[in-house]
Amino acid sequence: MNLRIKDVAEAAGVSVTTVSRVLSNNGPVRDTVRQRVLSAIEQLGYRPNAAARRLRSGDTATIGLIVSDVRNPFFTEVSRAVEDAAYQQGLRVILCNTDENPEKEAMYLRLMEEERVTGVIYSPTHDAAQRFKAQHYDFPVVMIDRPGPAGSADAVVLDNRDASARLVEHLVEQGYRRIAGLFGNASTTGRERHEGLMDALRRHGLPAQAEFVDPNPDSAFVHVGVWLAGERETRPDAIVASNGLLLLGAYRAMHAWRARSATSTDDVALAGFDNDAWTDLVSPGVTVIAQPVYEIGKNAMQLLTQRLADPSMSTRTLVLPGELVIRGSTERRVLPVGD
Amino acid sequence: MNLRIKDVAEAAGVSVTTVSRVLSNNGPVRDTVRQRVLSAIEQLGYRPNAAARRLRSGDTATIGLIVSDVRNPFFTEVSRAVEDAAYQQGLRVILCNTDENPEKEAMYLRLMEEERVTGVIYSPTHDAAQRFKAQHYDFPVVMIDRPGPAGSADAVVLDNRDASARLVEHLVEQGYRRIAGLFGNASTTGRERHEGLMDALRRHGLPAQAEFVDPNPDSAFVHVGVWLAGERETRPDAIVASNGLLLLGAYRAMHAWRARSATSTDDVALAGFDNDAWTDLVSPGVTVIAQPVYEIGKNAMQLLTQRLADPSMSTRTLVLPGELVIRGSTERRVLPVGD
DNA sequence: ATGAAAGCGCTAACAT
DNA sequence: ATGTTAGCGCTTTCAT
Repeated sequence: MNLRIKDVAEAAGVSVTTVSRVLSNNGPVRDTVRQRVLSAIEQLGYRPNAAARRLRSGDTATIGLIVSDVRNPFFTEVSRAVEDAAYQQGLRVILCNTDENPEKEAMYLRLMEEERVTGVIYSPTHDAAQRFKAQHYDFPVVMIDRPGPAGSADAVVLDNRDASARLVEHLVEQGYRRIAGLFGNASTTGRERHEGLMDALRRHGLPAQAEFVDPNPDSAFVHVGVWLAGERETRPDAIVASNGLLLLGAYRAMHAWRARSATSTDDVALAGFDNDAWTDLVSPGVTVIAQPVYEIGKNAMQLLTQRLADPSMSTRTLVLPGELVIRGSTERRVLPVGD
Repeated sequence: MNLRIKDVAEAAGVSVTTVSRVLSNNGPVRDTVRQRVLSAIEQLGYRPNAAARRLRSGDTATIGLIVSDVRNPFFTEVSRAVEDAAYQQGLRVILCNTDENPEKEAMYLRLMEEERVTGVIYSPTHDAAQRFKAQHYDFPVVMIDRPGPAGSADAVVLDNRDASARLVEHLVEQGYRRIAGLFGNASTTGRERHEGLMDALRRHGLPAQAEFVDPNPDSAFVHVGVWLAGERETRPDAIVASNGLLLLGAYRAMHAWRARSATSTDDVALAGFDNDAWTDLVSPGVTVIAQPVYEIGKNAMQLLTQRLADPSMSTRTLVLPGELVIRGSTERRVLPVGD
């Protein structure tokens, strides 16, 4: 089988034009003729060549999805949402992992241009986001998780400052006073969550301790390990991690530390972003800001679709709220005498 | 910008052929000319049209990856491995989620034909696997996790029977005698793991209790809940779940049950497949068969590459061993008097 | 309602 | 080493 539309036309006794019309369901075809064509296609096992259609029609029906790593549960879920929506509309999805690597980002953006994609959903590193020029591209881009410079592209993001603030409010309410934050150093998101935390601490007149690190569990493990190794008086009494990967590393570090040393009064609270499955399974559960992950992906596809329908529309940023999920890891602190 | 190769040719003062040669790095071009072309491309911001190249060259440089759901950590990791390998070879990956739905499987297979993909990596449902006819397709297929009928396609699978047996050996050694297994009803893998478990139990002269269920946490939650609600004398003393999703549901059910009722002597062991992150984070940790997940994806790409290089080669099935990771969930049982 | 023919942008023969 | 040209398989005017 390497059949062309011509073969189908001959088998059905019609012109290629007619076959094309039934394939794309567009243009008038008599019902009896349509049936004849359809059964010829069936009979022969003909499959239209996607590359040829795209070349001729100029419509690739392809969406590019550029994320740092599908293994991050946040992006796993976003991917699924994007794919669900895309395939429902007959769009194909090309999935790209950049590992927060600017070179990979550049190469994938270039790939998107070569593919003449219909649109791109993109989670850029902070640097790439700053440098991003929408007008350089022939396709619309929707940023997720991390917006570009104001007005440069549609975006779906979390209300990061607010979410961080709520985490702080909760911790303060529970009696924690030496709150330390761990933030991803590659994303705009990390910065915003940092600012939200700092502002909230300032409002309470509390000291702040913050560190920007590579956004992976291992670096969180190391940094939290250092914090915990400090003297009891200076050690943080609560640790906040700005995404699921960092939270995981932080949890591991605390777990290891507890196994070695701590008594319950020495305990340190833990909270962070992303309601990943494990946070609800461990005991005590970890308090988190749950992001509406699937919604983020779904909304990104909607913004993209609307932008495609009306390219002149001014750019929009959709800000979604996080949900504070309170679990045992931030239980009320028994304040030591003197605090 | 909608530039064609002709524009580059004119700008560089050469023929389109020459431009094509430098684009695909194939055919002789004088170095000074190559530089001239390259800078013209750079200058103009030209991007070759992927669809046109594919149509003309007949080489799509595209791999299809068909899995049930990327949100399953097993497939998340496999995807990542496939993409790493693919992009290293300049191949694009189209990712498809079938949700174990035969209709979606059929539609994606059809899509793969239309895309004229170079090859497919495919994790079929049991039924689709049985029905699969490699000769119907123009591209090679490598099955992962679940092989088709013997010899129908290359495959990378786990040594499921052996892994199940090792799980049983371990449980028996630890003093468990009423072992119940929960298996996915959609995959060949579920059947093999079931057989491995049954054989091993038979060798020990132990009774067997097994259930085939929809491969998602919720159905596991329900079924395990029913088991646990039974009388202490008949209730399983160990539960085995045949994949990460079922294991998760089983864990939740046991957790809920413990919170309500149990004392430590009533405890039930838990073990299963897939070393997903949470199994090591909960306390006690869950004993699992760790699959070499990344390796599975990587090897699948290698089989595919080799098959592409030599289509006449007879089909191969690569069987990888699982690794038994022992954790607290299967600690030695304190045998009740009379057992 | 149907068909003939041009051409999407590129690569691969085949010249030179 | 470089250029000319045909044509990959389809959709889309434009006729009829």
